Amino acid sequence: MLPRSYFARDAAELARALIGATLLVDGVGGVIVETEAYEREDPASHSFGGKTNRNAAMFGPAGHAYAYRSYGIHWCLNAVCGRDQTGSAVLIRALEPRAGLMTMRARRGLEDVRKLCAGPGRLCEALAISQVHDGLPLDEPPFSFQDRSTDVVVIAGPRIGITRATETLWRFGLAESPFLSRPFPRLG
DNA sequence: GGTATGATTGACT
DNA sequence: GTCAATCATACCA
Repeated sequence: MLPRSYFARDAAELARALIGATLLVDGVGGVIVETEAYEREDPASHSFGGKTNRNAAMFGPAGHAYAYRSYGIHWCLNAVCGRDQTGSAVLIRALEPRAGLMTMRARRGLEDVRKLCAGPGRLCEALAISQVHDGLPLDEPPFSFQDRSTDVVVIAGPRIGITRATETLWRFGLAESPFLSRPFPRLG
């Protein structure tokens, strides 16, 4: 189980480190295969404009959750990071489903394992993440993070769905994973 | 008070 | 490839 102090580092560094780690919520989840980094001095970040009611958790201590509603429909889960509560977080974008497959299938109304957690909104539906998780510590139930046990090949690319700072390569993924929300652009 | 926008997804041409 | 769903937030008057 990763302690909350593990999250007290730069967003891009944590986003890369979390690839291959295991995330469970109430025992349901899998291996993190895709993340994105967001920081205060980042025009694409929710924290860019300063602290508001919605992003308050981003400005709280590292190692806590920041959950927000996207497009009025979906939920997205972030791990708050950074060393001095400056508004950094890592968006968890995709999981390789490992635990609670039937529960996730039921919640998603879907059979295809590849699409069960392939996207921030999809994995939140599969893990039943919502408003109630906003601000909760990540090293206590219902959350559980476990470090990866083997080396992995991590690839980077531009973040998805943003209109600003699109040149920053702060999306990270597990190479060759079939569980990514979208493929990474080929290098070169 | 009104209106435009979005760290998305699923359905459809 | 395009587009609507749906609503909290942000921004302007």
